[in-house]
Amino acid sequence: MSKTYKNIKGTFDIVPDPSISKDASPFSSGQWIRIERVVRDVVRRYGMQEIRTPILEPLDLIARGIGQLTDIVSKEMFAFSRDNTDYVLRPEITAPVVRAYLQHNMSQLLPVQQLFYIGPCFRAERPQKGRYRQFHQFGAEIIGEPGPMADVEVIRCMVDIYKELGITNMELRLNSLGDETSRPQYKAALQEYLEPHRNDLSETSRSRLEDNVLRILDTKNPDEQRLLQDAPRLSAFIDSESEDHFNIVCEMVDKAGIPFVHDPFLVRGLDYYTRTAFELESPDLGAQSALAGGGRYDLLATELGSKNPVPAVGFAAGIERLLIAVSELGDTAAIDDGPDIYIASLGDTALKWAIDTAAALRSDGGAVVTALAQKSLKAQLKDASKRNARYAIIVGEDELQSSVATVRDLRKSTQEEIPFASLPTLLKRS
RNA sequence: GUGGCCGUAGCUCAGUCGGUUAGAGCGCCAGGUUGUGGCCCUGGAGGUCGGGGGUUCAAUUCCCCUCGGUCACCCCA
Repeated sequence: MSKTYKNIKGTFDIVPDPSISKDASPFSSGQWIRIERVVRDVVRRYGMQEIRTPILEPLDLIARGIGQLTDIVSKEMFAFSRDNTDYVLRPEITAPVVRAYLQHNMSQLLPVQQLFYIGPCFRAERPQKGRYRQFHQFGAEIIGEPGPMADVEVIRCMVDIYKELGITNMELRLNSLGDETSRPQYKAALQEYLEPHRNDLSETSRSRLEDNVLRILDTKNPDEQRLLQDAPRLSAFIDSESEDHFNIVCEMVDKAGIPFVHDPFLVRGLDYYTRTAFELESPDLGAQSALAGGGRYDLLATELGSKNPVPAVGFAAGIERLLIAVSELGDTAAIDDGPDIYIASLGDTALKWAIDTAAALRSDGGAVVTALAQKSLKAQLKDASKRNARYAIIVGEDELQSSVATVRDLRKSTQEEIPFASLPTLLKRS
């Protein structure tokens, strides 16, 4: 076999029709664009403005922001160095957004920034269903507001997107991680409780015992889960402000008619969360059940060098998983990007006329496709049909003589005669 | 990083208990309709049966290695 090239493992091409390439195309570009439109429409209703940051970021930003001890930073980064600078392909977008917010003093423009983003992220994990090495996230952040209503807005915005797409089979899990006063106390208590059971813990949990106790809470190991049943709960240590904050979030989420469960073991894999943490899961996704997640990260800006604390809250969601969830519902809808008009021509003179006429119709705003070489009318109409064109304009010697085109409505299978000068009116029909 | 499963046409997959020209459906191209798509009929193109090595008179089939894919663990979007 001669040498050919393939997409890199864990990445995929987004092509018009995935059936053409089994290797690397879980979704069509039409499905993809449709999701992006829904996302943009919903976040727009919340007043979120788009921010686009580079895919390449300083390694240090990500390491500090997300946390050295997280799985993401310790083993999943695509990082490299060049000219004495360490780079990383961003594994998530919250830290870059906060970096941009601080760098551009965005609080000066607007005390409370409401931003959304959408774009690719990279993590060097073994790919499987719903998990890719280049994947795509969208998310929203409310930066500069400490109060619980910001949390509620973010959660409502996130849930609205899924509702808009007809996804109802999902579970929202909420928890509060306390703040910088209560969390260390809880960590210490948990450590104290687990220490005597050290030998019953898995290898990873044992190392977390020292440096990242909270992560033990979301272990999937049944023995460890049993052990944790009697462990001290964070709710017993939580400071009153965080408690009030959490209660208001729960109350308002409940009032919004969004079902949720309080999961005291929810901690999330990124270190920067404080107080509110949440995850949205779907049972339709297989092993990768997390559709989206997020929370409050009041300490992140400080961690990234800000002199003033910057309270913020946000969510991040995976487009691939959203697409899987949507197609599990049997919804494979895609945007219809077929042209308005396909010009079929017969003969060399007509072909040239078609090219010129297409240009004229395009300047009127129409999407127009022509055959680019002489072909049988049958082949051209088949082409038009496959492209999902609305109308076919058929022009041969007769039509050129009379300056009246034969126009076929490809959806209704009806046909009519339209003078050349009136062809632009086709574009005004609904 | 670890484990299970799978690699035959563009796609989905048959098949060969080792034996001459490897099949189907869908898709693609053409013709049936000297200028009419989606239905129907006919024909055609397209495969070194993932790659390498071994056993054998003979390997797509059996064995080994390798590459690739996929699902799962871990963790997350």
